[in-house]
Amino acid sequence: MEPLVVRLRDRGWRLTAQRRVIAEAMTGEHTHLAADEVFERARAALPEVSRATVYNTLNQLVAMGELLEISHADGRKRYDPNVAEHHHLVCVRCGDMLDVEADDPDLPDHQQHGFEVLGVEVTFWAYCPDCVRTGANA
Amino acid sequence: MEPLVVRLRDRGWRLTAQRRVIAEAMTGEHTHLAADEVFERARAALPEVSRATVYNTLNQLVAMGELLEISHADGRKRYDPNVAEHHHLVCVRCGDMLDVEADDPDLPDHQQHGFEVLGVEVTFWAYCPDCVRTGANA
DNA sequence: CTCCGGACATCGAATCGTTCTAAGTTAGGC
DNA sequence: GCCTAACTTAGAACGATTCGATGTCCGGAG
Ligand SMILES: [Mn+2]
Ligand SMILES: [Mn+2]
Ligand SMILES: [Zn+2]
Ligand SMILES: [Zn+2]
Repeated sequence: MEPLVVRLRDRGWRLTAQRRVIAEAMTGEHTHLAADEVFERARAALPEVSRATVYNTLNQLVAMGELLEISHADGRKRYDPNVAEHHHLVCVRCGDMLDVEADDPDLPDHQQHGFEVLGVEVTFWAYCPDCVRTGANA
Repeated sequence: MEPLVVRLRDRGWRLTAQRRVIAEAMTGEHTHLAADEVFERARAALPEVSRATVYNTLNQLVAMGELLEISHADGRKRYDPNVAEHHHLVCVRCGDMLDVEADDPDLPDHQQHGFEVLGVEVTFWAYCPDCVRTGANA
């Protein structure tokens, strides 16, 4: 797929300097940044960008379907530029999050309780290699 | 399994009036209350219970393994008295959450990235019957 | 080129869920 | 019945996010 910045231009989205650095902060594989991390990265490229603009822009990108919003156990939302169907492998200790492919489980009819199922989200909880090493327990 | 209140007594946990009404607020099938909802229920039974005690008690019960803490998309944590292995069916519109059984997906070896996998959490996103009816879109 | 209107960005205050702190209350072993 | 540790309390503090008021920028009409 085309880079985020290109897709946004093609949609006729006004690509200001602020929006550009925010979109650029989001590019890459296995990127699952919290808003504050996006703010830090954006500010490194354009110091006068404001926190409010980061939040506004992230919310707009989510509404446009260009980012996924993931609610993480630590209470901060993460923003994922990989909008393709995928699942996650998450370290329970440091929160590090990788994209993975796995077969979608399915929900037997008799478990559907009359709901209209739209999709499924799978999270594998784990210790990452660093956290296995440095703190086997704790 | 024995009721929560009974298990707590057997563990030698000091069962005060406040803790009792909080534990009782949590009983039932498909119960996934936010802290504030637990507070409302507890207060209905014992008006002078404080918000701090609700949070303290919920956190202790989670640490004891008597409740599961679930991070929900709306930013509020939910507390689940069903500590057996199970998954969830969640309405994307109203947030209603039901317990379901479904086969655990597994993560192919080549997708493990050296992580030590501990478990898997599956969430089926859906419209509940009420939300299908009252707001087909929106 | 200049002006205008709307879209955009900014700052700080406000809000929300949760945790912390300091002080008061209670339970139960002695 | 006392003493002490455990418990509860109200409210302050906190971190993440949203809101509101104000100021700036941009692109098209004239
Ligand atoms: Mn991802
Ligand atoms: Mn459940
Ligand atoms: Zn880790
Ligand atoms: Zn619903």
